[in-house]
Amino acid sequence: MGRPRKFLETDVVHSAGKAFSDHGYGGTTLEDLVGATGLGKQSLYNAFGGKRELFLRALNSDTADAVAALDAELGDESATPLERIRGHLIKLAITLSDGDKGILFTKATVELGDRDPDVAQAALQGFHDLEQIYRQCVIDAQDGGELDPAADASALASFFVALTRGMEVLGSAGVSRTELTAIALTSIKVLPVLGDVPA
Amino acid sequence: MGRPRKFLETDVVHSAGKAFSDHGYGGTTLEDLVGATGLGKQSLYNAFGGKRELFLRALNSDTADAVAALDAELGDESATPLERIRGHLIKLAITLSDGDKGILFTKATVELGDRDPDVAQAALQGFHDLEQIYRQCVIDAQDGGELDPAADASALASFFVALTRGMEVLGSAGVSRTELTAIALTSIKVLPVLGDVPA
DNA sequence: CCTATACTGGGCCGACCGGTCAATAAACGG
DNA sequence: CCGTTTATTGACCGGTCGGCCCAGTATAGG
Repeated sequence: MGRPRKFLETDVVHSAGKAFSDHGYGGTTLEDLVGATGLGKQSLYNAFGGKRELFLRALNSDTADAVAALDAELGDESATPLERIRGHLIKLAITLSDGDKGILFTKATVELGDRDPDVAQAALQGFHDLEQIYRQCVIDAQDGGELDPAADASALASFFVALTRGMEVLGSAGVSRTELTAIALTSIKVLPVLGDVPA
Repeated sequence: MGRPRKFLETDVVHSAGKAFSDHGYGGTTLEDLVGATGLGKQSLYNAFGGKRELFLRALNSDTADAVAALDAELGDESATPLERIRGHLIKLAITLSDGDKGILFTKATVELGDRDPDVAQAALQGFHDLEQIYRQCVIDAQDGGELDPAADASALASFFVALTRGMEVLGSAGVSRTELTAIALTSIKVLPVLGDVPA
């Protein structure tokens, strides 16, 4: 039956996501995508249908990756739930100040979220998934006796989703690692740790 | 001595800012700006130099407005500092879920901050100014006996800058007012209120 | 080996981008 | 009332965009 493809869709989507993440949707040209993926224009067009479709694929892929990465970090049983959240936030502060951008998710939301229903939907889904992971970690901390069981785990989870988005925004302007770390450490104080004397 | 202008620069900058806020920098065409401002292309070019310069003017103007608005809200002496912060965050949650976008500042940072030094600089300046206002309000709360004087006012201020940016991101994806309000209320718990029994 | 299949990459297209030019209109000083 | 100066207007420019056609080619099955 015909000639097989020389590429893996997942690789192409990943490369395209990097290009979109670097220049935004509007700022990325088909030329950029050809360069980033190594495919020809026509191959991109055949396989994905066009710039917009490829973008949505990349966005969903990046979102799924971000969710999986958070799940791995907050699900690692070698530390207590509270330690995992703390470690996660500090690591994020460092990553963001290294110029590492996993922020296609956030960038797309801000650039297109209020105008493109598909992007808004992907963003809401991503927020929801992230929130569930934070929430489970908070609940684990409550069950383990680290946090007050009376606390609203969902509200805390939403809070962390918002805060980490804000840290990404600050990071993209070049706010220093010191300041991002301070923000991370400050945010932890919303958690009602049991057995602590309030400062 | 030549022919006088038919417009005020401040009006044009304001209208242009709305256009940029709606479609982003890359997504706004000169045509859009002509429509939004009512001026001709050449008039825009004469008065501002081009799309990019006009954008920077609009960005700086919007940033200054945002700083002034926060200053007014947190400097209003008819309530205690703590009540002002609380009211400010709740109002922000409502404003964002109304689709009201004062978010040119945040949008520009995310879209261009990691690639355009002028935008990054404007963003950093804006963050700094906002932080100073939050900081002063926290200090006032400490002086007034509402908050623990030992708390790091600067860290708390940076935290609120990050959190409010994150709320704007969530708002542009359409996160509900309920959830945004919950985030606002949760964030207040970072504040070391005196005389409170920790939950 | 031959044919059917469909992926590949160069190149072309109409549309539109941001920016500019040439001519006209309006206010002021002489 | 005329010349100078500046603003405005609409036509226009080269460049680039996203999209697509076409000729060439590699592969699988018979």
